[in-house]
Amino acid sequence: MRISELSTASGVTIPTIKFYLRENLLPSGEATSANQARYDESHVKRLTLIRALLEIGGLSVAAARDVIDAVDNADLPLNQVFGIAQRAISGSNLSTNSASAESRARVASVLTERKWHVTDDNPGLAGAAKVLDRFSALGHPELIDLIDDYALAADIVARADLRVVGKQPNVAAMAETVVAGTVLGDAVFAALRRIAQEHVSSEMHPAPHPLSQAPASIPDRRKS
Amino acid sequence: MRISELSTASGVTIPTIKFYLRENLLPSGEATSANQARYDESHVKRLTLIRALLEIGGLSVAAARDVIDAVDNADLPLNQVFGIAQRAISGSNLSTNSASAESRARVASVLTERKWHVTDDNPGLAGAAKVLDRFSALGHPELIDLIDDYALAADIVARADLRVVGKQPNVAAMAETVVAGTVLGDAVFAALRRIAQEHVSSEMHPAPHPLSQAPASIPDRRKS
DNA sequence: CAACTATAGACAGTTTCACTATCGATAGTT
DNA sequence: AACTATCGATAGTGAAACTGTCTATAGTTG
Repeated sequence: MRISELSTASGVTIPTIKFYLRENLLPSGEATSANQARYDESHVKRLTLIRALLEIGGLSVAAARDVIDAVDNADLPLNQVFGIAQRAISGSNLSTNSASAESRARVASVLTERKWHVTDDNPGLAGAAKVLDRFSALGHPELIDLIDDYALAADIVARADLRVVGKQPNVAAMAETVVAGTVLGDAVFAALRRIAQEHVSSEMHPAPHPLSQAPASIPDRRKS
Repeated sequence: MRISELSTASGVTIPTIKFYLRENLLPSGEATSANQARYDESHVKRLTLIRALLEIGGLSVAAARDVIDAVDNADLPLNQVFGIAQRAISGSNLSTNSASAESRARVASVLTERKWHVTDDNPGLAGAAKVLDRFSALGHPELIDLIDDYALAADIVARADLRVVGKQPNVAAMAETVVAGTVLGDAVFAALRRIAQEHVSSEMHPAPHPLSQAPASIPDRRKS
């Protein structure tokens, strides 16, 4: 398969494929001479994954490279693959200032309640606490207690995730499943949440009629 | 409060505040003369919201403006506020080509099973179907069936969301809760999911020891 | 009240990111 | 032989989110 065929097969333009090659997102094809190389199905599949990570997952090219490296690194323990995939989403808020003691304690209370046991460096711990701090800062501390229900939901999701991963035939397939499940799973969940919110909302407030229309009525306040 | 005080109170630099004023994210202060204006607590709060939307929610400035307009527009039905907030996250994948009939049917089957009733234009319907298509394209159709468990989790989350919203004293507070809950809620959920994944993973595969370490071992494959 | 700092508003400049475009040398194709 | 495709290198583009500079004025301080 030549680069032009790879391009039509994957729907990615040749300049973009070259860009991904330069950025080490896509392994180079087998060189047949100084300026010819052959590509195969694995390249098509890799491009599909790259586009899914960028378009659906909203990852940056750099984050996608980290994730892809993890997939390729077959002898990486599964937990690390999970960590890399999760970290890639909504790019590392790790470096910034840490969360308050109150919020961290609140997160810890959830772990106790749910009997969750994780290592202290789990990035979710700091991430969750940091968001709880924002709830307070926004003047909506009542949102903090949502975390208990969210934790129950997260437990359900994580068990489903791991069940599917466990059914994979080999480690390479497991890693791919972890990545696809983690990055695209977020998008599915967000979509379902949107559906559920509308359902529950109309269930609780059975409005006469004009609920959920296209929001065409709000004025456009863009700069002049 | 002058702009310099607003800056220190909110932690946002003056040039950035001016930028937000230009972009209509932040209402201008009360003008006391041609080149003086007074700001108050509402401006501090608004800046806190803006930074939360941009930093935690990962919204673009344009998406944040839509969300903020919805919050300010007090007579907007709650469902529309939900819709705007959800649409702002992972910027409108609406325009692109639509999903396959199979995936849309699979999503419809979830609605039937969960007895969810929503309007046909709910953006979650197309969004979920589109991701299912990606699962197939990636060669991982087994991930499609995750949707049933995800839907159960989404139901739990949505009921919790609506319960908190319903407790708000007035419509303005409800709108703010919807926005904060939707945008920041995604971040909390993602963090909890990360925690739950590690817990469930170590529960299922009680590895001897070296699970979940800092992924320092993967080589850096950045371009030379 | 003079010196100095701060402010509003206008507008230009910067940085990062994800591509795109061009080029020269060579390879394959008709 | 003429023509198109490809490789690798390098440069350019456009959007996004700030950031910096400038001018005319306003407030503040010694």
